[in-house]
Amino acid sequence: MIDTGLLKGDLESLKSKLKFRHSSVDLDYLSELVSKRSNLTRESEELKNKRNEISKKIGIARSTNQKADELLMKAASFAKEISSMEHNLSEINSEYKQLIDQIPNICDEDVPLGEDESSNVVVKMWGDELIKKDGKSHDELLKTNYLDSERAAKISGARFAVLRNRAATLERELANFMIREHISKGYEEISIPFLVKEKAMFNSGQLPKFKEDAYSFDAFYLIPTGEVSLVNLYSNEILDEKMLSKKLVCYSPCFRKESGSYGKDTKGLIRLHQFSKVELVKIVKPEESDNELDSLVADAESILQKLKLPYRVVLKCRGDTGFTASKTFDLEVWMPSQNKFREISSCSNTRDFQSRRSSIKFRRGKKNEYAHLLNGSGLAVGRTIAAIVENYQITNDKDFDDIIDLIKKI
RNA sequence: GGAGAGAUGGCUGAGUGGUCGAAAGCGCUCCCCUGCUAAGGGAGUAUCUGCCUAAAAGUGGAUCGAGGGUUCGAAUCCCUCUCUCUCCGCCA
Repeated sequence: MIDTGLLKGDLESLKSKLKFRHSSVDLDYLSELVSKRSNLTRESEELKNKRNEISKKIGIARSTNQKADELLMKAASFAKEISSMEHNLSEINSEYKQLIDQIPNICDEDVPLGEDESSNVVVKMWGDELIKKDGKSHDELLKTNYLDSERAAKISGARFAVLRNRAATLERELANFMIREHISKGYEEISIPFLVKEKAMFNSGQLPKFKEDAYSFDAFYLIPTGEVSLVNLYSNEILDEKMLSKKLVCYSPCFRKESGSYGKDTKGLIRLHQFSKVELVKIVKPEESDNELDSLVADAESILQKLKLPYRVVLKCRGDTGFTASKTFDLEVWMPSQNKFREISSCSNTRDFQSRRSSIKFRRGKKNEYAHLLNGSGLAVGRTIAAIVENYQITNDKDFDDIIDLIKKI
């Protein structure tokens, strides 16, 4: 959530900051609600103060065997007034909370203006000389000895994949390689729960906005990304300043309904209901988060570089930046069959947006401050397989063995 | 799945209707003392939030797993939920 103090300040400036952010919250209304709320809160606290004083006197009178009838009557009248005020207040509070939860993060000043991906800015190209055009698609190259979509459909339906033989091995080795690389850069490997509480989904910003894209049953949600569990690892904690920066890496399956993407990427490994991903999360001090974002991107990039896959780095514009992020760089890998770059990692600074929601703080001197949280994929494993297969046009066991050997040696 | 016990500050743990945000101990911070070390003495030590302040100080409200209820007053009584532990059963 955003700093609620902003709602008491310059409303027009807040509005302009949220331009392009697809927020439907009526800030004028909300700001009225905020002042109504604080007035009512103040009044009720004053009343409570009076009541508490009388109650204390009653207690003292009782313990010294004095009569307190008059005090009791006075206190009772306060109690009535307080309870009706509290009733009003709780209605205002729930509306307030509901609206606040829908406000997206404010983007950094240097994030480009713009409504959608057409305003995104390419900030870096890597491996131009490696780009090959018009290759066969990974789907074509792999079916059905390595990618058995038909049998996957038999088991689970559309948008599921069964990897076989060397492709299955490659998936496991790739994940292993990615984790190894990140550990060597100081990340702590975490093995996380894949089923999480609703609260955990809320804390990391998946709820309430993206409810329709998440699978759930009983009281659980299936994680759409390992970020959910990693972000919640330290929720409701006040960390020792010395513990920061905290760098975490996990490997997990991710589950998404992909409800808004019928007809897109229906073949292959690009858009599945279940895919595996290596995820990076950092918990850092506020003054470090800008630099930490750069190094997070570099950490994800290094995987692509070591695999010699051509890619570009894209700075997303305000309209295309996710709900929780203040700034996002996407890594897009070259896909020869589409002659296009496709997203393979998304690295974001959320500043204090997630840490406010999940209450992750650190102690600095005598004061507690919200930490800054960053997250990024490092990388999506399925898409990495697709990119490797297409860029190297892999078709047989020998090709697979070569690349698997290479990965093991890096 | 069955039976039982429990959830209090950084930790252990006392507290069953009233000067209780909470005894005591441990830990931690600062100070004193002793040549160093060990030991000892003193002070401080939860979170969120309102007002006030340049800031500190000060002062209100809320928080004893979560939410609701009873009451002038709830850590304490009642209800619902969540979680943890122990035993039995089942099981990778």
